[in-house]
Amino acid sequence: MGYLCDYCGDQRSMVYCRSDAACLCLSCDRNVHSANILSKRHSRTLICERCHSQPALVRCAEERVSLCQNCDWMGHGASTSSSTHKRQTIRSYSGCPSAAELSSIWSSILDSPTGGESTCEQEMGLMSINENSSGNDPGPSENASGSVGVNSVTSMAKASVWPSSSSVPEINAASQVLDLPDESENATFPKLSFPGIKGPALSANDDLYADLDMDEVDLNFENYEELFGVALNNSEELFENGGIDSLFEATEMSGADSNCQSAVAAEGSVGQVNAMPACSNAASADSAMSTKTEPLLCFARQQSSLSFSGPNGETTAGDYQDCGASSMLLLGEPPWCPPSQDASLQSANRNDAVMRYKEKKKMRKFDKRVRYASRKARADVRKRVKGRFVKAGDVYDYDPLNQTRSC
DNA sequence: CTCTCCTCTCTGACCACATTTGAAA
DNA sequence: ACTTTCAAATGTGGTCAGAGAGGAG
Repeated sequence: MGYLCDYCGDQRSMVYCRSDAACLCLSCDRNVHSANILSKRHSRTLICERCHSQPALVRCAEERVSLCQNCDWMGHGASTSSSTHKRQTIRSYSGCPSAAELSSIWSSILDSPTGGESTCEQEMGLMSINENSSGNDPGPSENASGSVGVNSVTSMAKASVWPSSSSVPEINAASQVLDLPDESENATFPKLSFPGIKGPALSANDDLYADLDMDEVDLNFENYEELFGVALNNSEELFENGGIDSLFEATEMSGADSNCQSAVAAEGSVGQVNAMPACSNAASADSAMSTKTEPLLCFARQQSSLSFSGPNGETTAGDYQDCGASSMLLLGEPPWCPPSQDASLQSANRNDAVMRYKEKKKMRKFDKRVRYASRKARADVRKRVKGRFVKAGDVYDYDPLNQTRSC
């Protein structure tokens, strides 16, 4: 799978789009994701240079390769001689960054000591889309949705590619390397801007921000890390940031799926959060919300050293990457645990947030992960009768290709 | 307060068949 | 140990039926 671009089938694939489950060359990436405002929100990252099938999460400085979680474990496990290799977290991006912007985003991880031009840099030189095509993009006021998303915010700020200072998020660029957390930075409260939010950067403390529908934002692992790497002062902000989805899903899973708990014992990796299965379940999350709200808020504190595994006890990088809950658990002391004082106010705020959360949950459509694109491709063109597949040559009432009927 | 009826939402089953998996040779 | 063969299992999407929730009378 995936040495070549899934779209053009010609160029070597460089980035992975989770929303499309596709490996794309940089040129096609920009083509595809400049199509509309929704596609611009897709979060992309580099492809693992080992398995060429998963999005890379880290860059090994020693080997100068980008690796997915799985390959990182395989290559840098505690039992391997490479376990001491210095790795940097690779950030994803959204929007339609230019070659220069991509270069800035990845500059810290793709710098080659040898001075040679990396494959990525070569690819960026081949990007076929006219850089001026961004003129069709939303103006500065829509920068948050049309340009580089929150995941690359720090890099972009560092590179000073934001079109105007008013839209530049006030985030310390030093936080770019995630595996070197800086307590002092977390102590401050940076202003965040999000894809899909028009206008200047909004403060997370801003009341206007309270009605932000985070369901429309491409929240992935990195997003959560961005969102919760800063100090959230109460549970309200947690709800509004969409993190509650992951928290509740994680909690539901821990309660309902005994395999998850057994995996904790099996892996026994204290302080290390490993993989999360895609245990999303709206109904279960709702039930969890309605019945276990209070204890749940402190769940992450109690389970901060949890490891999760899939329903079969297996762990995949894909699962890990698709679930934001693990990042919640990385935070250690959860700031959303309500303090004892002013409990009634906190409770009221929480109830409001719970109500809004439920409404959003209703509206939310969980992405179905397609494991085999080839099967999806076949199903997409297969003729049906009342939604059921029919034998080739049989009469059908629905043809996905022609929207016609044979009878 | 309870019951019935109606509407709406959600969930799972169904279908064919290429692909994937795992066992056997 | 490795390769080949083959059978069984898997997964894919649109539609429908049934279950359940909730409101009105």
